[in-house]
Amino acid sequence: MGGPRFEPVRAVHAYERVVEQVEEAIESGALSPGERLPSERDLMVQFSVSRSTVREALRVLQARGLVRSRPGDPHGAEVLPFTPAALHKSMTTLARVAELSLAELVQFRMVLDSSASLLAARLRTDGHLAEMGAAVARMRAATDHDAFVAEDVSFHDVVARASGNKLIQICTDVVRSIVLGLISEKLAAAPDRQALMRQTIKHHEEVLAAVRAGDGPLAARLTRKAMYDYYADYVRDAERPALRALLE
Amino acid sequence: MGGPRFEPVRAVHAYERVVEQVEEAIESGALSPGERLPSERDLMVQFSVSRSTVREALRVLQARGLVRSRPGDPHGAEVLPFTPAALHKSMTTLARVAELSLAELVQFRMVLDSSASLLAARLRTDGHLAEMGAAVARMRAATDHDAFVAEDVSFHDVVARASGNKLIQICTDVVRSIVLGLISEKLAAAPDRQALMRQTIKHHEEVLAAVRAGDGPLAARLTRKAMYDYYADYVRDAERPALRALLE
DNA sequence: GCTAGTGCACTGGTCGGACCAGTAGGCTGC
DNA sequence: GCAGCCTACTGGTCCGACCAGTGCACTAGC
Repeated sequence: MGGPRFEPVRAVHAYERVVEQVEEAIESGALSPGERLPSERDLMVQFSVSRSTVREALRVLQARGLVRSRPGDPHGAEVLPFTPAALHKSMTTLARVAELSLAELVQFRMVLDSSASLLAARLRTDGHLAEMGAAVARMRAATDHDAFVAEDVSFHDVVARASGNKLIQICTDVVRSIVLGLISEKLAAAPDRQALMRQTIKHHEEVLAAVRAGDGPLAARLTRKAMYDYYADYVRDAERPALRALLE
Repeated sequence: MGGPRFEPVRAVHAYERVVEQVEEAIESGALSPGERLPSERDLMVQFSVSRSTVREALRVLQARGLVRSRPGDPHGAEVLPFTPAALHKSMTTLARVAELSLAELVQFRMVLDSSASLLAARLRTDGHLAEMGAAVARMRAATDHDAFVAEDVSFHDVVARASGNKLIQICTDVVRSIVLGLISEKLAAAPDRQALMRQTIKHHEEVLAAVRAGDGPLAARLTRKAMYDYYADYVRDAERPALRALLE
């Protein structure tokens, strides 16, 4: 006691140092998307490590979606613009390993998308309204099921953008694609798909009207209801009450 | 036209194949947390690749939080139980690279935590209520600021658990720690910290009462309000209206 | 008989060198 | 001036080697 306070040290491997430095350079903006990293052989000189170490570091950076490297590219690894790919990957893993149920995913979407609608009703611009209207029009014109789903997605995406919150936008996008990946084939095989599509269009028109009118709470309620109606059939009976808890 | 339909192929590197196989084994449950992977030298035989390739694959799996390896461990890499560490990492990167503002993060918390309160009011057990009460009691007994914050966190964590939605629980946890990481030093240096702590305790008691009474909408509203009061001072003026949009 | 201590076999981390297929840009020949 | 080839260099993969660290079996001492 009383002497200098030493902190526990943890062995930090060489490749981690490399990762940290490159990561810092990218996140701080010193390296911008589209710029190139030096070649692996240059990096091993700059960092004074072997090429194996450099490569392991690059693999980690690549797994995190920060850089991409192509064989033979004389310009070195490319710094990528941010994409939610890494977030998507880790959340997909989460869904499998933590055994997330479809109900939990849908409930999460109900929360996020309805909040997006609530905010969008406040913050939407005329441009957003026009985009939403156009998406609904394309839904109505869609001939095959895939196109319909694609336009459905683009409607929700406009709403999320109109919420003004990038995190909400990205998370709705990620969770939506996970949900769709889980049940897209069931949706495509649903009986009376025509009726479902008509009902979905009606729901979207109602949400759009509420957003246009600036009635956030109504838009949020309608969004939750629409999502419940759309997915409830695919959720286990025992979990449906938890979804309904968000409805009133 | 008319011939066999060929799909575009993309060069898939050897290490990716290794990653895929191990990942599949873990996510399918063939490998459970705590189990060990064969040693790198065994893996290079099983996969018929070099050790460099095996190691690059292991680095990726490690970056995704699926395995951990220690130097000298005779049992090989360990399969880890799921932790949100990878999610945390990618969301932190997102926050930096996509330049998420504090307001967006706080708004996200307002959405998620209030939804957790709403659901908790419905689904909480007596055990949850007891835990929440104990957390508030420990907040009141806390002497230093760090302990106070820690108990605050544990209160919110119980609520998130009581919501019954693991995804909500994990995401609140991840976003909360990012927010705290951004402004913990500012919070510690806040003027009249005592008053802030008293107010926070009062807020939590009110939320607890609403959850106990089963009044979800009230609990949700109180949660949003409490979070706004707690963080609004640190948010840029221009972004405060977006937070207030969630209050009424 | 049981425990404390020691050695060993093996691990992961790092290094260096090598070869290959692929790329882009400069060069050559037309 | 342009098409096509050449070359220097890239990333992907492999191999062999060395080191520090770990856990286990074995041993010496009680």
